Amino acid sequence: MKNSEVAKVFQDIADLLELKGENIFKIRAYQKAARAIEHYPRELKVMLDEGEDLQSIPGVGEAIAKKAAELITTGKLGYYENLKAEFPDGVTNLLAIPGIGPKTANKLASELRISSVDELERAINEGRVAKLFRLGEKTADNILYQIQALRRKDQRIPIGEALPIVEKILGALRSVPGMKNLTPAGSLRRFRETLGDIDLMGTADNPREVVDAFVTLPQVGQVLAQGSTKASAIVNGGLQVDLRLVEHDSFGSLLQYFTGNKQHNISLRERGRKQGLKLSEYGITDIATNKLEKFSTEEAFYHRLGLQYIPPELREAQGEIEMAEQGAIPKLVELCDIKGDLHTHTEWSDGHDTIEAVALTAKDIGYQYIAITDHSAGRGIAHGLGVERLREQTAEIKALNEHITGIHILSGVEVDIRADGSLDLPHEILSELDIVIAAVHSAMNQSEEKMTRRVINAIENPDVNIIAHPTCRLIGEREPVAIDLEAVFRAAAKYNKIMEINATPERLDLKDTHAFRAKDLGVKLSIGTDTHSITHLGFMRFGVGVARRAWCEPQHILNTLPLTELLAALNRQR
DNA sequence: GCCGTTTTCGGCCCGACTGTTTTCAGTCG
Repeated sequence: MKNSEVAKVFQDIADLLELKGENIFKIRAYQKAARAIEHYPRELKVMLDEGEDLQSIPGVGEAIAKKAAELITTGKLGYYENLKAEFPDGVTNLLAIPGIGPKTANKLASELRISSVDELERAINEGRVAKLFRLGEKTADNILYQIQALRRKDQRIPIGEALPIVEKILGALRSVPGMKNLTPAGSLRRFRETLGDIDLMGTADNPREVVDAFVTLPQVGQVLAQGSTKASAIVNGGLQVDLRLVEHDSFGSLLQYFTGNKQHNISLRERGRKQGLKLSEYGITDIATNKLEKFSTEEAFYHRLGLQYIPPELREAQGEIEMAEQGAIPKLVELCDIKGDLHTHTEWSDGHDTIEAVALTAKDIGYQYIAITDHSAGRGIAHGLGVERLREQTAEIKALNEHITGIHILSGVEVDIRADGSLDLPHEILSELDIVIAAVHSAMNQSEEKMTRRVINAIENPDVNIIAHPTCRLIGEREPVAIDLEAVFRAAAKYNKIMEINATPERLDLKDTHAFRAKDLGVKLSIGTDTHSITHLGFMRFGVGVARRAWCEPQHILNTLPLTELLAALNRQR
């Protein structure tokens, strides 16, 4: 059973306890544990197999550790089954509707016997909901609207889809006179792989004018709320954007407050309370004197609490506050540390551009090198290269290197790992290249055992440098393959092979928690864009975002090395 | 149910908005 499934059960338990009207702190304990488990970089099943104590996870104590163990080893949890039996099936689905919390859901279930969204919709249309005590016409209308919105809405959107939309809005708002400090907050600023909504923060001399400019942007559809310092609107037919503005001197605390994540903020506020301080979006209040101190930067805010600055990507309640207390927050890898891209495709296989165009774009970015890694001829891959065409391509790269200055082109390949674990090209050609990436592109529904063996085979092959997109997932489209990453990482560490963080926004593979674990096991990582068109070279920032969320420093990332050191690290014997 | 610079008990984050009711409960981020 995966961490995400375990987390789901504990979140469900929290929902059921809410319906039951249990102690709020018990409910929060389950919510906190669910979030901690969902984002934990190690699989709980592996930890149990290796005899490790689940109570080492912050927020998981004796009771929850025991329940998690029961759930993982037997596939069932008695406590959960009993709890579920107390309520009609589907009641917790009502909680997913914005505006409906435990009290309302309970009231709907007990007084109107409603246990599904469809039943609720019918009851509203028949006027039964508005008659309930402390509900009314407006509340019923709002619930109906939210049900319809929920049906239209595609859940969370990949960061790569959201960012271009956000950047257009930012560009338009920055040109409003008096606007300052305009910055995305929330999960976008933390570089999560998918986003539920967009939070934009800023300061302005004339907030009302900025709000007016925002709601009249061409991409804005429905305006959900509009005040003097705040507005919420739906843009591009589905994405909710919230804009908030404060005075210039409070920007630091505002940005901190709305960057999250929720548990990070809660932990920070708990810590503040022990120091006699109350934290809010307006600043830090000394509880004894009731005096408010304002902060124009987040750095000053964290320093006031006796903490080192914590980069947004680390604010996930995974021990970062304790590390900041000890001054042990690492200097994370940055986009400007990246010296080249090691995963690109050209018109030689399924890319759109010439080798020269890719190389010149890479040079413009400021890279020292670029690896051309077109596909091998494997089954199902468009225009993959065989031995002869790969030799022709290598000759062209050699010629280009002679007349293009300022960037070095590496000849490489992304060779297919066949279903049986063998590579799609022979040693004789692979040994002639500067870099070899290996990846799975077919037979993706193999058993976990087969898939793991297949990838480890490639790792053991002396011709291979990098394993690309190891789980083959496409966010929102294709589930990850069944693979034992723990075993893969251990093999990669043993054979000194590199695992890729694929920076294509719908891949982000390895993902943050996987990259964190790989790095912990001593595996070196590379960030590659998997470019199929020169505009894709800009995907690098998404990969760097994943690496930062995995607490990676420059020395953990292969392609932060300058060219000569990179070539030495690849260790191609030719 | 979790946790410890108030450590095995007694606490547990903060503020805003909405709708319904007439002072506040419920929900959200």
